[in-house]
Amino acid sequence: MTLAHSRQFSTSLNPINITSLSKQLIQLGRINNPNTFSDTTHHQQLQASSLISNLNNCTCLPQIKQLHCHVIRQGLDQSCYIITKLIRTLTNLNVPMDPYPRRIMNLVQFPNPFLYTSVIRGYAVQQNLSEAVTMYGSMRREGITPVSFTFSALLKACGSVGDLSLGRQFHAQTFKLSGFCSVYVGNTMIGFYVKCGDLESARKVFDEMPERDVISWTEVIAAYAKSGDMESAEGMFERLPKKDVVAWTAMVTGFVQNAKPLEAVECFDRMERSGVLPDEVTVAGFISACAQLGDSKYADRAVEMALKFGYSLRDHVVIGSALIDMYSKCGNVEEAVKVFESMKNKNVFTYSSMILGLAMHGRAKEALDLFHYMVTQTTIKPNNVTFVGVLTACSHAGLVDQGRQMFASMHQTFGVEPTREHYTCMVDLLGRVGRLQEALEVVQTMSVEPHGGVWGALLGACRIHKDPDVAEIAAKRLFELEPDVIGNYILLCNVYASAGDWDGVLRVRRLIKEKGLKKTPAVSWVVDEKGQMHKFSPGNMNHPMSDKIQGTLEELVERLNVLGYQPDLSSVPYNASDDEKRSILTRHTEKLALAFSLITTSRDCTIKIMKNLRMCQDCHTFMRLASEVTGRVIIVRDNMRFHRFRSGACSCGDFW
DNA sequence: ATAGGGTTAG
Repeated sequence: MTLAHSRQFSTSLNPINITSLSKQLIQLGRINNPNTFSDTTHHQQLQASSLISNLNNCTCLPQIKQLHCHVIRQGLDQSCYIITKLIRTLTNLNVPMDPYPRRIMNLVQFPNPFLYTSVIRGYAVQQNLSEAVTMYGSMRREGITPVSFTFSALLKACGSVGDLSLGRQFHAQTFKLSGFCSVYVGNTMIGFYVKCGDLESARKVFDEMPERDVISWTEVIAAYAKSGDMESAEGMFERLPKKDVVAWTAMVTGFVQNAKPLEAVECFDRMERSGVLPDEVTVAGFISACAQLGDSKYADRAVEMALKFGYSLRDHVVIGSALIDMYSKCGNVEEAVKVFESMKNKNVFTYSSMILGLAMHGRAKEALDLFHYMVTQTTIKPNNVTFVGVLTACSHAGLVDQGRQMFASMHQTFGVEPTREHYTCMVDLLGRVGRLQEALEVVQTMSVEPHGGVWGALLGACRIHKDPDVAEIAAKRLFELEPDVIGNYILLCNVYASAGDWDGVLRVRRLIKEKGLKKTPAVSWVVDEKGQMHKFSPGNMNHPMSDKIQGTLEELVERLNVLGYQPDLSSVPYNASDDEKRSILTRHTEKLALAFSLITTSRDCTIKIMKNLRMCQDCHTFMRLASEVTGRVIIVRDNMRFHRFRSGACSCGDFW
């Protein structure tokens, strides 16, 4: 038999013939690598195509193993082409590289660069840089020349663990070995630099690429957005000639990540107008923007939107989880629960969002029950966010012992290391019930360096329990960590004021002045049935219904007085006369918003008020009693959390 | 197959 013969017959050969033919050829010494023949034969690829499509449809390991047996029976276990595909499939199903995929690769006598690359890529996906590099080393030792995809896989590996310097070396080698930079390899390089946080180098690659596609653009746009530089992201986006749905989505979620929900909604509108249809990812981003806006008008629109594009909301785990978060943040935890219950697939995001939603609304028992269900009845593992939810729930319900227990088991039973957020919850938990010394101890003995949040929680607790001594300790550290956050100074002011220490109040005022800080003006707003927003600020009484609002408020105060309402004058951090304090209190913006809502809405309608600052003690009591005398449900969303007032009680249990 | 994805505190 000659090589000419074999080529002549190759059109009628099947893979088995080819492999055995190759073996014969090797025995005859005609070729020394069957891949030169069998792997490049178009015919064999056709023969193997059904095998490949079966591989692509594999959804679990047993299926692949079955196919692998088939491969062996067919004598294809020496085909780099087939084994490469097999390894890819295994990688995509997250099967660890060792031992199985690695073994079937080792069994191939004449590996080609693509086979090596698939294994390197496998290690990259599994974030195992050292094995990926070792694999590359043996490849070079065997004298196999890497292809550009090899460097893509290596760069991916470097990116997965953030090894910038090693990645740079591969970057240099890529040019040396493959001569030019394809769009594909260039995109991988951009991705690598982005993952390492080196935006400048990423941009340099982008600028120097001979050609770019929409993926190159989107990578850089998303990187700018993630780094908080929305201006650059927008600049790039405007220059992008053909914007596809992924690029638009990068912008929408970019705005969401940078807490610019209005811009996100605007961007979404623009996308629609330009004729690009959103997909699930876009809708999830939009829903997240709605959550930040905290308004049910947008919430309804998001749901409508998703339905319009045919996304079965409750089947999609990301959309469902986003909806739970959105409804919770819009004050409609009942609807959030409905979504949760109707979802078929749930993951840790779904549960964490639901637990947080319940905790946010003061439904601690349900939150804890849900957590218990999650860890005993499902295989879903709680993560650090889940525990933030659990601890928040404990703190809202004043469940000190249970909270402590949870905090301990978080680490011991579930292997979740406590972060500053968890310590913040613990300080909050202890501080709220007045155990300020214990809270202080937690801060002083925590395993990570305390941040502003921890000290802020302590200072907040001092405000509730009127403890200027601990407050001074907390404030000192807090002002070092967050010198420009005006809210911190106001908090300390409130502590001094509530303790009647007017010298202290003056000292803080002077400090604020020295730093040139400006007090954030309070504003409350409600949205009417037409979607119109009505804003209320304390000094600005020029709302068209101002007189009516005043009248309604006065009348309401009288009715509350009957129930024993006394204005809480310590809520006013000014050394003013009692009459002045009373007058200041009635001008608090959430009270104006309440009066407006009482006038303009029907009796069975839940009143929803948003506020940009934290509600004061007096307003809280006021709302509680108002819900009793008016028989209305009042929801106030301040900058901290939800308060749902009903029949004289608040969902937060008066701890906030 | 290299891009965009939802939950975190005072």
